[in-house]
Amino acid sequence: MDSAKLSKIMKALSNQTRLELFLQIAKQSEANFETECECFISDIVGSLSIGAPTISHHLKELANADLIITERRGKFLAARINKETIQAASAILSLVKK
Amino acid sequence: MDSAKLSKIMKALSNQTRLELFLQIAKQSEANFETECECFISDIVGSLSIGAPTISHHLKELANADLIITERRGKFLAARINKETIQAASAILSLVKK
DNA sequence: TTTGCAATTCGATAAGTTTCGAATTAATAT
DNA sequence: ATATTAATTCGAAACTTATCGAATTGCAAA
Repeated sequence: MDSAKLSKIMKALSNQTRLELFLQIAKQSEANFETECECFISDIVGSLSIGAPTISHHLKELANADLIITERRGKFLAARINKETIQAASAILSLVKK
Repeated sequence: MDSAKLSKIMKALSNQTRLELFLQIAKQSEANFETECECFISDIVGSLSIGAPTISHHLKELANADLIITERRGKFLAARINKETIQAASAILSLVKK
């Protein structure tokens, strides 16, 4: 992974609200085994103190950095984290800390 | 580590130039055993295509996020990475990817 | 002590980001 | 068909950031 890609990932996680959104998705995904490690955005909206338009915007940034994968399920939006990206990013950090 | 702190770390690494500066410091630190894993900023300046004022600004952001530790050595500035911060940050990512 | 090099501070500008409310689209339930 | 709920798009306002050149500080070598 090059520095352009890595910085894009970091940027996606650089806003506190967006980071919390991401961590929520990660947590919820893990909790819902039956739904293939996905979570519905509508279940998260209430727990964050920002409006729906802003969440929509943040989700696009996370998806754009390949940190999450989203899919429409009828009226709802399902999201799950992209483990490959997380692994690649933390592999670089691991190298640094050696 | 809370999300405010983590997002601050991510923000410090979210700019491509600043990330490259950080990775350079990490690389140089490792190369110079005799100087206690430090590197001199003056050795890096040339390899990045930005001016000294901007580098000074970026260094402050990295230090402010506890990603590096700087120390003046006479005319020069020495920098080394802060492993604790890197470890803590990558530990969170590791939890996510589980 | 003056010269020169490394780094910082300052002020400015251009560009990017976060967030909002209003309007809109998509899909379901009544 | 209509009403309802989830999400998106749009435009705008407020704020933050990256970068620069010029001026300044800190230090050491001549």
